[in-house]
Amino acid sequence: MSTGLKGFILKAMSRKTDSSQRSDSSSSRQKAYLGIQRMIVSGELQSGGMVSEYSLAKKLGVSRTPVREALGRLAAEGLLEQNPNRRPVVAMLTRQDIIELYELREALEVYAVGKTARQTTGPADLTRLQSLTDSIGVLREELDRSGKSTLGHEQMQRFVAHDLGFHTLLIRMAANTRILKIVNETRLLIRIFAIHRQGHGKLLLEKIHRQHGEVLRAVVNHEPARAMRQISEHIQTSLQERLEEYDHWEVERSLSEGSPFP
Amino acid sequence: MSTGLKGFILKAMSRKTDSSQRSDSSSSRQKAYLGIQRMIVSGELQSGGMVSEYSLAKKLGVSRTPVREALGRLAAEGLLEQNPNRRPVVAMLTRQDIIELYELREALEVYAVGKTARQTTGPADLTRLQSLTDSIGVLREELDRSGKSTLGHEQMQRFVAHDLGFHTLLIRMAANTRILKIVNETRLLIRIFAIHRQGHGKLLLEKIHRQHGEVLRAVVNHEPARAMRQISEHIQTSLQERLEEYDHWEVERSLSEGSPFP
DNA sequence: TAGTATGCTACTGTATACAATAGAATGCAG
DNA sequence: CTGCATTCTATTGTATACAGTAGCATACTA
Repeated sequence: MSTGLKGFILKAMSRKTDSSQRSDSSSSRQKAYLGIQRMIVSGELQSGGMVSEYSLAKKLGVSRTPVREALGRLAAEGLLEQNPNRRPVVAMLTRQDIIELYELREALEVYAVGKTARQTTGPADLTRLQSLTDSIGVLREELDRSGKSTLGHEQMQRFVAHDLGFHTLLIRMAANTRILKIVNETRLLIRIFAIHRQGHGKLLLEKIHRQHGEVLRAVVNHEPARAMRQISEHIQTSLQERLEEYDHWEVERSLSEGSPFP
Repeated sequence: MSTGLKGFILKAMSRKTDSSQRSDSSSSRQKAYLGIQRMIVSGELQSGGMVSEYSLAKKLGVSRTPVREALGRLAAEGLLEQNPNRRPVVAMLTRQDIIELYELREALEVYAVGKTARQTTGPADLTRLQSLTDSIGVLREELDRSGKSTLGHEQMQRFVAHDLGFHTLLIRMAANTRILKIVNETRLLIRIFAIHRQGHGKLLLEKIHRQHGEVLRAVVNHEPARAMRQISEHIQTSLQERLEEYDHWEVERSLSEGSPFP
């Protein structure tokens, strides 16, 4: 169903990962890492469920050693929790976790945008930002014309790409690799555990488009305070939307069947 | 000479680490982790130098497996860089790295303080903050009376503890564990690679004392904007001080002998 | 003497072996 | 039938074995 979106996420994840840590194109470790990651993303490994390096090794057809490393790495990235009582468990984002992650993003992005707005910016970056913003406008128009109420999968993929691109470039312009890295990890974590079930609607799309535009304008005009306020609002919008999604999902889950803690 | 300070750092580091990841009180892994960490902190493993899990395993008297994991963890924490060309190298903080780390701290602490100032705060926390601030004032007075120009080692230890405590509590009050964790890691990283060679002087101490006081006052009075501005200034002061230290050390190094790249 | 080939050495990546253990299953007593 | 002790099993932590490799040194050639 949403394999396309998942595929994109996976791609983004491994891209980030590669650049940040290892140029490890070798087989076993990468195989284990990607394999386990995929299992988590696809839900094959249930959130909150236990995993064992032993069984994973068997399933993946590699030995425990690379699996072990992969687990460590995934734990460091927040996808797994290395349980004190030994077995690692798949991370489960609570409502509070989502709030914390968005706060983290807000702190960092607000700072980054403020710094960027104070600097003289390369025109190429600004052009690209504008183009990324426009792309979201195009999606909105597409939605309008289509007569449907929400974006389809392919459109959501494009949306995610443009949205991610906008934020990433904005942060990159602040020239702080650590901040960029943390924000990337944070976004990925959020997205992996709170996958869009539903395409964005017209109102939301319009709002996002407007907010991106306003941030961009403030940056161009070197108004750091305004830019910071705008991006802050924008991120809080995202948080609200995500929380609604979460609450909706939680209700659904509790209704559907005996909770995931049997 | 500065073993006391180093000891403190080590303690702080493992405390943080334990709480964040593993209750791993077991032997080999912890032994490897702490051992390698100690080697890095003490300079036994030169910054920028290569390490091999092989030789480390021999030196530490454990097998390669736990060493491997320790290396991975240290790499995740930023003390090592997992080189694409295979051998891990001990991280070396450049001037730019220091700036980036302080920016990261600034982004997060400013956000956290702003949030805290907006909340109703527990009186116990405020009392503790006040006491931590006062302790720095006491140190200043001690310095005055002693007639010396800078703090001694024992005093610096106390200073670091009080300073760390102040910032940590301030962030903890914002109730965001991830932000707290990242700031802790960042601070530790900075401190490990840029160890104080010199005790603080009177002026600096006074400035820090005043700044802490002002931040605290703004928080108490629920003036987020002011609190944010104050903590921002404070962190920038720290950065300036650290950069001077860095530049001083760099000059010294380049004068002393054939650079560390033979 | 300089440049290239070749082999050596010290490593890494991966697999596997072995001991210890935590939790489940089993059995035993009441 | 229930509560406790005991064994069993799956799985971890750790060590080690084995194969491949990068970089160096040595030797060989022009």
